[in-house]
Amino acid sequence: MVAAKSDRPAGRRPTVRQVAERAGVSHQTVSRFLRGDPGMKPATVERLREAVDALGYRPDLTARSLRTGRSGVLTAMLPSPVTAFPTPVLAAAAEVAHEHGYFMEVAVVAGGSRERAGRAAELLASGRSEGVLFLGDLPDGGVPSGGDRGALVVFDHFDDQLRGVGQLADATPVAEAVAHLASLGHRRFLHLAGPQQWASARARRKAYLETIERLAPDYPGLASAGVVPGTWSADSGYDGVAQLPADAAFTAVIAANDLVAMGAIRALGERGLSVPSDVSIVGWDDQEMGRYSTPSLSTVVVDREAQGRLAMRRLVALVRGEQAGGSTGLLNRLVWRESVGPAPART
Amino acid sequence: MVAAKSDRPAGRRPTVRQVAERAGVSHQTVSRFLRGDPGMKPATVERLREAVDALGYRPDLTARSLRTGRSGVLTAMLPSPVTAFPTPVLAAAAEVAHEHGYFMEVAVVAGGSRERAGRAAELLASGRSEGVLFLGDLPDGGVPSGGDRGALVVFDHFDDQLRGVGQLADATPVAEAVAHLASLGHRRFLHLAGPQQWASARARRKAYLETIERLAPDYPGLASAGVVPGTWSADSGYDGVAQLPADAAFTAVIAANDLVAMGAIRALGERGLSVPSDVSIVGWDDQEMGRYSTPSLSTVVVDREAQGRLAMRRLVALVRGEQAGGSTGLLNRLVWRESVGPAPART
DNA sequence: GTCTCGTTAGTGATCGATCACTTTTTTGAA
DNA sequence: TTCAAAAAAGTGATCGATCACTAACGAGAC
Repeated sequence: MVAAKSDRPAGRRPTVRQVAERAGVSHQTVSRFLRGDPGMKPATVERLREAVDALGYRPDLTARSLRTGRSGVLTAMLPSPVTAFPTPVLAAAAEVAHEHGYFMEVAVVAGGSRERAGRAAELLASGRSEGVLFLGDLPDGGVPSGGDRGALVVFDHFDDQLRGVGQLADATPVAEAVAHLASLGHRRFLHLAGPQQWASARARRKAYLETIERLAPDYPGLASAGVVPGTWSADSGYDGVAQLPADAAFTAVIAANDLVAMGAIRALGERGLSVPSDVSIVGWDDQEMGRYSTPSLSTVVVDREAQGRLAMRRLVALVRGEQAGGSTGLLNRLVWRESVGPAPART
Repeated sequence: MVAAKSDRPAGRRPTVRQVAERAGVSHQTVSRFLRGDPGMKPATVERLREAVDALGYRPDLTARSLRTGRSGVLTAMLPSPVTAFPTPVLAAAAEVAHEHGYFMEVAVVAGGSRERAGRAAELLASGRSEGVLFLGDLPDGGVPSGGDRGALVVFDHFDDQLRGVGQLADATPVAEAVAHLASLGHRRFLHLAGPQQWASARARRKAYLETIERLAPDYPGLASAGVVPGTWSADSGYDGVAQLPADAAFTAVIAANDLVAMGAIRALGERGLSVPSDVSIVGWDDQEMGRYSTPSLSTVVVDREAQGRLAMRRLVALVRGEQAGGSTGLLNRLVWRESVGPAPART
């Protein structure tokens, strides 16, 4: 780590008035120049440009905010401890914010979703932030209100788009996965579910159960051997399988995510079941490691950057009072790798 | 995703003067109250507390910043595209920033480290940010100066603390790993190096070569079979091994990180070499998946949150002109798992 | 009873930019 | 050449808090 602090005494930064003086115009003209007012003489513009360059002038954003009432700040709010929330989501969101002239601030709030909601309201009320991107599980009391002012977008870890687009982006791949596995001969399924305070985990659980029910007529014997509650962690997958009764019978597993899948695979191995010859398993996230592990993980490819971009675009639109832009193109895509194979012959 | 925008017209927020009027004092007294001035009559304090509560007053942080000259903002600067920079680092940093009364803003800058350096200077110059935490590889031209004002802390992905603490936090585990593997009988080593613009990658490469040289007298035959340049990705590990000449002989691999290790394991498998019976391999990061993969990965446990906290503490200290606090306790720790075993019997 | 000193609160200026409004300059047609 | 209208630039107030001073108050010493 390297640390550096300038020791130049910094003889105070130049202001609009100093630029104005140098360019021989009024401070207001400088302001116009800075804001890119079209109605200015080229000669004036040129002189101002020179003055700004010469003085190394940079507008004071704080002063501007005070006057305009817009802070230009949007906040991404994360729960603490952070459950490995992927940086690409944050980074993409920050990038979009910048593109639209906003700064993205990160707030990490300890405690439950309720505390986060309170903090969000406070941030908005303080004028510090114009909008909040609420990352993590949903607050118990539903969506927090934006308070007196400001906008708020809630982004569930794995954006299910339940409301925004009216499409079950989470449910679709689950349904597809079950169907595919059924077509491979699998009949007894197990679902290692994610934490149910997450909308996406709920959506997947629901889709899992519904799909099995829906397909049961087509595939005689198709049934769920159970839904094991858990978290997003590898431990959870391991424990979920390890704690199953010895006679639990299933050949296909839908895991909450890749970590859970990986944990489950190990627990299966310790039970003498190998993947995919005895059991097939599908994860979610397309984690880089899962592509190279043995067996490589079948999973749902999620475009994290697109998610982050989309969420921030929504927030920006909301803050500006525009209509939230439509096209999402957030298609979660299943990829089949070694962890899935045909069902073993019946014993 | 859920979006909500308050539609209450928000009849303007109360200011210090309104609070003052309601409490029957002057605006300055309100300011004192807000700043927690100790020299105030309890009765006055009580009236002010009531007024603030009744009006729902929140100080305008922008106005405060303008007057005090302190923006209260520190910036974490990330490269784009983001190379999976772990969120816990960011989150911990943000938390520390908040503890000290700062907001942490995230800036994602596309382009090389040079662009980032420029952006950092600009941020500091604009007064928008009081300090920058520079995440990612080092800029070509060395550490950027803080410019006219502001402080800057550079945080290399895997903090090597080369300078800050004067200790090779990165080198130590590498040396330990080589020594341990040598004691298990391994003699021919391979290093899958990380991108050399990262100080940590350079430090590890250096430590790898030095350690082998240092231990060679104790272990006859000990030598490096090569250093393969690469990145932090799994692809890199896979390709690095796949592209080795067919007669490359080694039994121990030091990989840049867990992803690289995982990629390498697969490539080794495709060459008919299994881990750990033919080749032992050590990663870095202790990624959750690596704990459950088969084989589970021997790796270096890194306390990401501690890294983030430390970096931000340094930045805060620097911004405040204090001495950077001492105790780091950032001990990277090796854990031995299935991917490491005794060297195979000589053929 | 007065005087001094410490405590508590008030007054007006200020941070640096933008907004609303006014004044000056330029343009173009009669 | 003149004059109205448009274009360009200027003036002073303002956003909401804090800072530097100043004023009033109350307690204790002589």
